[in-house]
Amino acid sequence: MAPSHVFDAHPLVQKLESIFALADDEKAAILSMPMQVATLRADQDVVRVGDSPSRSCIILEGMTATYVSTSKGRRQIVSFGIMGDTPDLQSLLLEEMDNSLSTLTPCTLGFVQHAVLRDVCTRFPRIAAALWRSTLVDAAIFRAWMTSIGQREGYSRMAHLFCELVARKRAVGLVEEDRCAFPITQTELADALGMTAVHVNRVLQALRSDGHIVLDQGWLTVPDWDRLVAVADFDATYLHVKENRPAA
Amino acid sequence: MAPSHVFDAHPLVQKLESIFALADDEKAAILSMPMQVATLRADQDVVRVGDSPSRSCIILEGMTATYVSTSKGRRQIVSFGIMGDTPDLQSLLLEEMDNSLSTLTPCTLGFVQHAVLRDVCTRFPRIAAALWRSTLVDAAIFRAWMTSIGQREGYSRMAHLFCELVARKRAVGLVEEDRCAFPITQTELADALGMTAVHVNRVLQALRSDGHIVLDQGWLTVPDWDRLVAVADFDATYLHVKENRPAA
DNA sequence: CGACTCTTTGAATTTTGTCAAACTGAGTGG
DNA sequence: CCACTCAGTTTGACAAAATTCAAAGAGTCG
Repeated sequence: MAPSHVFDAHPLVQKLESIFALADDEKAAILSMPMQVATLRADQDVVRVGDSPSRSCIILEGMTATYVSTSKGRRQIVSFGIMGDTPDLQSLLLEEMDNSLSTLTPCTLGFVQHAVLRDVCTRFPRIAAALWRSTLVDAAIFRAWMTSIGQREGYSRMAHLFCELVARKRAVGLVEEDRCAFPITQTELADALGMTAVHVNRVLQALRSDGHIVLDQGWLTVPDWDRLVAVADFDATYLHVKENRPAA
Repeated sequence: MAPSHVFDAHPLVQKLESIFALADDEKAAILSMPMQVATLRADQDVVRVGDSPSRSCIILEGMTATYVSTSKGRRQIVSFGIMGDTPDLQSLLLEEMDNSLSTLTPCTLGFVQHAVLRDVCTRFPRIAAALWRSTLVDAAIFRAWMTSIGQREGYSRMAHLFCELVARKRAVGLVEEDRCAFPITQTELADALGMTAVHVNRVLQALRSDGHIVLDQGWLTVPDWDRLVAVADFDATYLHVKENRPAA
């Protein structure tokens, strides 16, 4: 069998390894799943409310948004997907989508048939456990967002989101030093934070002038991580990452 | 083997059956799990943030609240638990609790050791799938709450919560006609909806005077379900209940 | 009857949303 | 190379929603 580190090139393996220890044969099984790779432009729907997909996707590159629309034409982004995430894995067990998924940036997605996933889960119960665990972490992230939206004012609410995204990107190696890509528009931030784009803009300026963040040209820099964590009231426990230290 | 309907007396069987079809031997396996039954008074913590429980509970009677506290002393109730729910099932796969669980009313809870649950999941993969599915439904409920808190104003936000709780209670047989127990205080509603108790009180009065609800002595009556659904912008799809018709 | 929690009310304030418009920078085509 | 478009950002003035603070009622329980 190939040396262990070879498997880690696969984003899903890397992601699952960040929350669950996998054996080599389990990693090999994930690697061997037939996967249809597709490239999508920005702002394309991958699945929509009401769909019943027969496959789920893995984000290989790019960023996605999961969202729910209300009848009054407003939308809540309930989650951002980054490399290694499986934003519609739920469709493996829930027939009908209760949310939509779209690309935020150009994306490379890997599609795996539910039948394949089910087969791997049967043959490797620990992979099933890892996937189950990853959906539980997703749920923990939902709880954290709900807490932010419900209880924190704009300033710390936004800081909290920045902390979470940096922590999650760090867990899959997407942060260098104190800097990472941040391709999210203010309108999208507004939809995620439950505030208006105008208000997002004002809060963003406050965070900037207080020196908590530098956000420019789609890149986010956090000059002082501990200070941002403090204003955000951020505790990374809910991400259930095995290792989450600032530097690698 | 005993006739099928005998198993349905177990709240967990009834709950799982509402979202997933189980075979008789699977129901029997659930019934045979050693379960320590405990009675708790209202407002008692069952598990707290940071705990690493070695068992999970099933709500046999009463109502619970899952909540997260912020450093500023505010709390967000992220979920209400009713009969049949397993509000801390996540601890089976996530070591450290990222939320707390407490009773809202006097409760009867059944505690099952994780070792027992793991064993049943191994022997009956379809039970594992049913439990996984139930955690995915919980996540869907989180998304719906987030959407409500983030995008709906107080009036429809509260109406949405009423719809959800009635629909969920109906799915486990806790609604008679258009009426069910509703033992939640206005302060607790406020913590769940991300608003203040004062504002909850005002919105509640508006909902009452508009004839959408009757809430009195811990009982909720919905005179016109369709009208409440309309103001709440409620679509029960996200509950993924196999059967969810108003009348039984 | 207290003691208690829960609900209700009023008034002033703050936060956030709405509307409308101007500005910026990247890309496009004449 | 210069208008031109287009998406995204920024600004100002005003309105609406929700919070805060404070206090008074109501209902329940020992």
